[in-house]
Amino acid sequence: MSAEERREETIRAAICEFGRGGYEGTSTATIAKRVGVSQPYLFRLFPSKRALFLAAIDRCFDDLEESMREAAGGRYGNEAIVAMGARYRELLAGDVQLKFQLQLYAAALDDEEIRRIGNTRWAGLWRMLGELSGEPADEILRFVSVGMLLNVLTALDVPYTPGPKLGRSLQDWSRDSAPRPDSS
Amino acid sequence: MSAEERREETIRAAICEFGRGGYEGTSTATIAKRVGVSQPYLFRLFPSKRALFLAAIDRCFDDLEESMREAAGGRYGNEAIVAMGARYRELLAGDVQLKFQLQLYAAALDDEEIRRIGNTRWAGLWRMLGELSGEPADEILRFVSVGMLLNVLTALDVPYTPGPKLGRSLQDWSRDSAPRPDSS
DNA sequence: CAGTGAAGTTAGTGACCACTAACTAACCAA
DNA sequence: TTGGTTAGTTAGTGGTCACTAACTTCACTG
Repeated sequence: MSAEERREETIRAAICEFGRGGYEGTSTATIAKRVGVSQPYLFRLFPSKRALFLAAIDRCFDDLEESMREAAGGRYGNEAIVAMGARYRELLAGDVQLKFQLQLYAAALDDEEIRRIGNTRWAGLWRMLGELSGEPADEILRFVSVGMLLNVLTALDVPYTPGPKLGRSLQDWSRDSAPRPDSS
Repeated sequence: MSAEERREETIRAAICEFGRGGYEGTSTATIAKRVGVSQPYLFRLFPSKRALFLAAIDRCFDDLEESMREAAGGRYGNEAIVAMGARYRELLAGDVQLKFQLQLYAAALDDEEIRRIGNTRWAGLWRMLGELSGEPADEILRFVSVGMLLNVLTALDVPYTPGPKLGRSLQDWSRDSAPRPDSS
């Protein structure tokens, strides 16, 4: 297999494994095992663990952008938003996007370059959402806000009903799951 | 100093240090240094590194709930929401809440107990927001969604204008910062 | 068939890390 | 004074980790 193909496989494996354990919590040995290659060989494919993580970030955003573009298809306005929302929920269910995305935000807190890359790629994503749907700024804001909330809720295994009932379903959940002060 | 006081200090230090480096990326030695105590002594105060992290999670939610309660004060309805929003933005600027919160979501991805605690405490928070403000479910949803978005944007150093201009300011930012495809 | 370059390996190395064992120092009550 | 409790220490230990050095294997080519 060519080095380039191996690099591709490695980035995929890295997204999975970094997504599970985070940057610090994932060893290069774990990633190498998933690729099916010896651990020192990773350092021929990438100069360092950190370089692999950065490559994974770019790939993660590439995938997300492609998913949104594909979901929007020829649709415009609210229809495009709805289609992209549905697609995003599929990605969350798929688990890989979600996990790596959250790990990336955590890693950004102590790494200026990650922060810079995240900032730039988010700007691109945001602009793309506006251009694909043609919706006004406040609608994009609402869309992305709810997306970020769903990230957290999904990570915490909170059950929710997508769509217009979302708010109501979360209210019900909070009533049922919150610790009762008067449980005596 | 009493062991109980030391435990309090240690939890504060842990929130700071875990917030910066994450659970796996923060050594107990780092935390001990911040407390001003020898590293093995941490293991008299807490049975394990993980137990300290769990204690930090609870403290983080306690602080957040108290901040929201305090900000709402005697206000109701939209006024309460606005006050709590302003207070939350102060917390984000303070940096400690934000960082630990994001690290906690990341840590939840690979730890069932953290997920369980996060789920329960979020339910309590959500319910509290509804009861404090008296606003309908959809307004709470909007409030919390934007909060989660601000978490991410703040972590990535994205500049934004709070309030009704938020959507517009982010649109401007995306136009200015997104990579131009036609930069040739 | 010799030689070269690319894909991959095994064997290590120094640093760090969570946690333990065993000791000390100060206070306080009988 | 003594004996116990509490707050704290220093010195280590086994394991893990990112990364390196040096070797192998093999397809291709002149």
